[in-house]
Order: sequence, then structure tokens, then C-alpha cells
Amino acid sequence: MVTIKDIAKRTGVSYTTVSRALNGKPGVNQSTMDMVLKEAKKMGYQPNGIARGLVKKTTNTIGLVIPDITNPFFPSIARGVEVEASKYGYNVFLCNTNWDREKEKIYLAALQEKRVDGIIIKPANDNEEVCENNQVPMVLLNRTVKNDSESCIDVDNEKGGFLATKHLIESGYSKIAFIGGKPLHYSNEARLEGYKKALKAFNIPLNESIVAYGDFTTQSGYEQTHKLLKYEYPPDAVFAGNDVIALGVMKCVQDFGLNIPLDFGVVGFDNIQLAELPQIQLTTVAQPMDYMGKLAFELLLERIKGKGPYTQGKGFLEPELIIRKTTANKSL
Amino acid sequence: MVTIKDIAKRTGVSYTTVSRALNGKPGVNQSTMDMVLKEAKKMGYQPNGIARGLVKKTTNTIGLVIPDITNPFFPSIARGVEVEASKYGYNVFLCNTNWDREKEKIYLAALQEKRVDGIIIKPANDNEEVCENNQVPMVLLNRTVKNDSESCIDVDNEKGGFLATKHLIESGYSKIAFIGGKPLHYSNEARLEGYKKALKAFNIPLNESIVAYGDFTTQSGYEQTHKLLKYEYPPDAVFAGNDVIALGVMKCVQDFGLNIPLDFGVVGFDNIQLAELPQIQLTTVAQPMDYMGKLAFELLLERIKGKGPYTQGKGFLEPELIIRKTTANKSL
DNA sequence: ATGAAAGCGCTAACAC
DNA sequence: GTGTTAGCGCTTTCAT
Repeated sequence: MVTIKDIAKRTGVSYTTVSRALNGKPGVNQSTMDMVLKEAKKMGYQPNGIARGLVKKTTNTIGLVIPDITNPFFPSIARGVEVEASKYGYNVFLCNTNWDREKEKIYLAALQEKRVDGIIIKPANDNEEVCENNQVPMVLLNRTVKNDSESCIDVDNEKGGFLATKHLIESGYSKIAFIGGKPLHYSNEARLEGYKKALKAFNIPLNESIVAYGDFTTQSGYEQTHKLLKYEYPPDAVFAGNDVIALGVMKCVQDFGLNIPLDFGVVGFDNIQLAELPQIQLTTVAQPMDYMGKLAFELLLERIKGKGPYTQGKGFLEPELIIRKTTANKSL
Repeated sequence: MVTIKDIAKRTGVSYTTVSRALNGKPGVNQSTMDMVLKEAKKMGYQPNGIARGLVKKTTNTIGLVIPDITNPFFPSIARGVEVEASKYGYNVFLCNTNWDREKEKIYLAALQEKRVDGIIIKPANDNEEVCENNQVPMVLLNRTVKNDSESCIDVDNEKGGFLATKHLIESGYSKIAFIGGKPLHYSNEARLEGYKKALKAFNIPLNESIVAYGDFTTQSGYEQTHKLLKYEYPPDAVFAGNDVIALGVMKCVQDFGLNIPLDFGVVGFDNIQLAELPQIQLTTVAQPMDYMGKLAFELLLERIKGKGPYTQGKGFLEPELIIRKTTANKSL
């Protein structure tokens, strides 16, 4: 592996000069510059980012810590982050926690050890501090931030939950269940809160027996729905904690021989790509995923550059109800 | 940021000893060891992987270069890679080329600069060398390898194409089109080759007018199908280059008012998760994606450790035809 | 415009 | 068992 010293030897200048030339710093003769560049190319020189990182104390690297790359929501986020990061010359470490707090801790430690300049994280757990002795700028993909060295970014989940539930009520569904993902997750709780507010707004009493939890998977959606549909008076609609859950709900409902949307309404959350497939046509609450990724990186970059104060406000995004074919107006 | 020197000062031993203690190397008194560890913890010491990397010339880091994280095939691969990598203490850089060879080059250079120990890549382009002056062990996610410093891994695409087409023929479809992704891609060409062989095996002449290309997206699948369906004698089945394309095919076919599978058969390739959704039920050729990711990392690790010869053979995997509801036996 | 020297934080001989 | 020293490849003063 060729180093600047090798180039220096070949060209007869000091390696300081080589460094300057390679980095386009001022104070190098054009002719020297040309010679160095030419020789570097000829020798196949590739700068050593590790060595540079050691002295500059910056790595142009960030970590992206997410629970489940297999849920289409996260690849969209990841792409948003990555596209933006690459614009600024940053590379991103992909870390998949599988919703496991211990694995998350291990990753966080590894990222610190690798001296990433910052971290974007969707915590595996919202009810505890992500990182006690955190030395690195972070942006959290949710609404709770305990620490001024962190920013956060999220959609207005409560409003989204409200919109979804209101839509089901106004469509004429009479017994609307909520099937969430993991409890104690901020986004989940906020969506549930929106659900409750919508019920209240229409003077519908909250029925705790049709508020169910599981995790953020299709299978969990199926199982929870199965439980609810075996009630003597089962619900006739579900607001699901996310689209992946909603898929499980739909499958179960169909397995029970019910028609969507005539017998049963379903609303999801996220608006992952497959929600708009003609075979699915899931009514859902959209999050601007690409934009969230992009914004997350922008906020992180601000933090990294040390500019700007607490930019939390910028990260509070609008959800949008997208009405498709898993809900229908029953009064028509 | 606390360093081993800081710990050395506090504990009164040399920083070499601190280093030894921290790394659990032999030749340190138990009492010294305890003292150092305790102090390190107290001071919140976090080892500097950059500095270590500089001297050890290894970073425990790999690059994963893929075209499109938004195609569910790749997150599955990514997870396989990542799970395995994390077992061995490796972190992975996620690089999304968006099928753009120039972006790929930039990423490859960045990865080399960051001194990754190895790279797993699905090339944006199969018809040229991935990396001319490549210094890093690589495993390619496809069947062509020009270089002995590379391994590769792929499913037997030709066989998969053969299986898919044979199934359509045997189901009684009479005019079977092929809608591929990008031309000049090894996997694509091999699947097409399998298609051709199946036709030949049944003495069906190849009709070039129903062999179409585009790229690996749903939209492209839709457009190509649209073109074919406007023929005077349109095809009655499509073997699609991958599942994402097949989705577009299905949408278009339905927009033309045709029934799947009665009027029109569709077979995809990959078996992404959504293929098995009850609303989709896509007949397809499965690739063992998780396993491919895992295997890719294992092969890479062998290369990194410098063990073993050319392990190409290990990477040639069996495809499996999965028959669902987008094809039906018309003779019944 | 160029070079000498120090130092980033760590590991690895080599001494004692 | 512990310390001294050198050095990984680079950037950055500080001289000249």
C-alpha cells in the first residue's frame, strides 16, 4: 500500500509537500503539484482515511441504528439518510438491532469505538435513555429527547392516530379496535392517544378490551386480530400501529371470511410502498419517509458542525391520511 | 475524550501496561489489572478504534454495496450479511448505488479510503470489471468473477429461469413472454437463457418480439407489459426477471381486465416477503436470501483471513420454484 | 514554496 | 510484570 512517504521519495520533495499537494492546499508550486499528482496516480496511491481520522479527529462516518431493515419503513428511511449523507461525503454504518436493547448497546459501543461523527437511531426501547455516557451527536427517530446533545425527528403520531380513527368513525364503522406494536414505544403510545382522542371527540366510550398489543410484525397483527375476532361481539374495524401489522390484520380478517371494506375496515400507518399495490390498496397514514431520512441527516450534520441550537422543532412532521380501498363509507 | 495515557497517569503505571490490561493480554498482575480496569471504567474510557486500526492495519469493517435498498430483495441480503458480520465483531457500511456505476465507483473509492477489510457487492453493471486496482477482498453477488482475489455467490439463475418457464408451459400457457430487468446483467441474461432452454425443450420457437427489457422496477414491469398487451396477438403469460417487476406485470394485466391466473399467468423471481401475502400469492423462483447474505459474509471472512483457495464453488445455490396463485393449470 | 518535527492514540517489539 | 521506544500514515505548526 503506497503512502505519501513513498511518493515523496519518488518525487524528491518532502512528504509534507506531498500532503499539501494531494489536498490542494495553497503554497505549492504548480509544477511540484503536477508532478506529485501524476506520481500519485501512477503509483496508485489511495489516501488512508484511518490515519487522517486519527489526526483530524473526524471520520466522515455516521451510524444508522434501526430495529428491523426487513420492515419496508426502514429501508426508505435508510435511503433518505444515505442519499443525503453521500452528498456530504459521509458513509453510513448500518446497524440492525432486531428490537433488542442489548444488541443496540453493543452497536452503540462499537460505533463510538469507530469514532463515528454522529448517530441516527430509532431506539429499540423508548422508555430508557439510549446512551448514558454518550459523547456523540445523535438524532433520535422519535419524539422524546432527554438530552440537549440530541435532536429528534418524528411525524405527529398522535395526529396521525386521530386522523385514522376519525376516518373509520366517519365511515360508519361502529366498533373500532386498536392493534399496536410494542408497548412503551413512543410512536405507538402517541398513535393510541390519537385513537382515544378521536373516540372521545365522537363521544364513543373507550373499550379497553379491543386495544391490543404485540410487536411490529405481520404475524403479530394476525394473532391479535384472531384474538379479537373470536369475541362474541367482535370489532368491525382496526386501526393498526403500522402497515406491516395491518397486513396481518387483513389476512386474518379474510381468513374469517369477512369482506374488506364492506364488513371490516382497516387503516394502517406509514404508507410503505406496498400499501399502494392494486391488490392491497391499504388506507393508511403516510409518513414522509424519504424526507425524514434526509432531514435526520441534516439535523445530525448541524449537530456535528456544532452549529445551531436545539433544532427539535424542525423535526415535527405532518402525517397525511391516504384513503384507499380497505375502508369504505358504509352509510352510502 | 480519555485515552490510555490519561489512565496511565491516574494509575501510575506506564501506558503500555494499561494497554495490556485493557486488552486482557498476559503478563499483567491481577491487582494492576483490576486497578486499571476500574479506573478506565470510572473515567469512562472508550477505546479508539481509529488509532488501533492504524497500527493493526485492520478495521473490523466491511462494505456492502447494493443497487437499491428499496427492492425488498436487498434488505433481506443485508440482514443476512449484517447478522453474520456482527457475530464476528464486524460493522458494515451500507452503500446504495442506485444502479449508477459512477456512484458505485465513488463508494468503492471511499470504502478503500476507509480501509474496510472487505467488500460485498452486487455490481451496478456486470459487463465491466468492478474495480480495477482493487486491493481489498471482495465477494460479488453474481456469477462472474474475473479475478482470483474475488469470490462470488449466486443462485443458479439459468436453472431458475428454466423452472419458471417450464412451469408456465406445463400449466398450458401458450405464448409466454420474458420481461427482464436491465440488459447486460448476468442474472438477467442467465434467467433468459433458462427461459430459452425451456422453450427449446418443449419445441417452442423463440419469439424475440415477446422478450422485453427495462429495469428492475415495478414501473418498468408495468410499461413493458403494456407494450406487449397491445399486440394483435398478445402473450398469455410472463416470466418476469424478478418479483418487483412481476408486481408491475400483474397490475397492468389487471388494468387490461384480464384474470390472473385464468387468462394470464405470471411467475416472478426472488420470493420477496410480499410474494406470499394472501392478496398477492405470486408464483416465483425463490432465492435463499438470508442464507446468501450469511454465506457472502463467510466467504468474505475466509478471504480476509487469507485462508482457503478460490471458494467459488460454495456459492452456487439452488433456486426453488414456489407455486402459488398467479399460475394455474389450464388443462384441468 | 518547502521542509523538519511533533503528535493524533494505540500496539508491539525489546529491554530490564 | 512492567517500562521504553518506535512507528502506523497522516496533518499541522513553525521555521526557513
